[in-house]
Amino acid sequence: MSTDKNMAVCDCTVIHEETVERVRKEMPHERLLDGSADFFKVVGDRTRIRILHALFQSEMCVCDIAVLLEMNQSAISHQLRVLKQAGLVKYRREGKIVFYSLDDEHVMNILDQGLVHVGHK
Amino acid sequence: MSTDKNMAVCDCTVIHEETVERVRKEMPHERLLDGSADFFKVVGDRTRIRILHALFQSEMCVCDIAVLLEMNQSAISHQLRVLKQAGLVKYRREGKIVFYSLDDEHVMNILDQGLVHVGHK
DNA sequence: CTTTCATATGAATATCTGTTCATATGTTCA
DNA sequence: TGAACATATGAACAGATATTCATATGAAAG
Repeated sequence: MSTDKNMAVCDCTVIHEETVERVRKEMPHERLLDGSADFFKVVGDRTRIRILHALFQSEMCVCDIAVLLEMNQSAISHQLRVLKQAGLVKYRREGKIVFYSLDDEHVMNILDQGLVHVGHK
Repeated sequence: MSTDKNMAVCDCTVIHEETVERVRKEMPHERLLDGSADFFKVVGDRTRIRILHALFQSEMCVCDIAVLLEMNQSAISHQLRVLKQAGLVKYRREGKIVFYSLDDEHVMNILDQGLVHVGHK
């Protein structure tokens, strides 16, 4: 029976089984939950959120971003890779210089709401 | 001069100084950036985002959540503490049982946009 | 082709973070 | 008061992650 399994897993008795089942049915799909957790994780970093807000103002090369954030070039480059893999930024090459820009303008709506949320505290 | 300082910090020459200055002026304040990064970090976790989506459906006790997510009670309790400290959940006590619920409905708008973002990929 | 400069990348490291285990707290009920 | 149960908490551990350093790649210019 399910109660035994639950006790083994959670160290306690099911208290409101109907609630659990009702909520379970309404939960978003696993891949959506994991995907959005991954997305928020990418955005939930001091350096990366600064890069995104900067690129919202203007496309910039790696060196510009490094100067702006007072960090070394390598750190920025590593984080740009994370952002690129997440589909949040894109780049174009112009000679030696690589210009990064936002790849998903919609994301800024979410970031702005994050600012608003903090502002309301 | 600032160029020397920048070279020391970022291992490269400033390429577009005007761009950097213009972007710098428009950047959100440090505390907002850090605050929203912290907020997204809290939300950017598999377990915590599941808890929040669950509580959006219904208030639940710790044990219910543990059963729902098939995790042990202690892990859930630890994460609820993180969510509480972030101001995202609140609780009420009813005898031995502690019921958790969302403390900030507005946050669900942001979480929903996260789901939408993932859905569009 | 060699030098120079912007960027990328791999390895190493230090820090952070999530889960587990053991146990404490606090409430109910006999 | 003491047993039973829900929850909280601290310590320990494992895995993840951000930054740095050294170096590689790749493009332009001499």
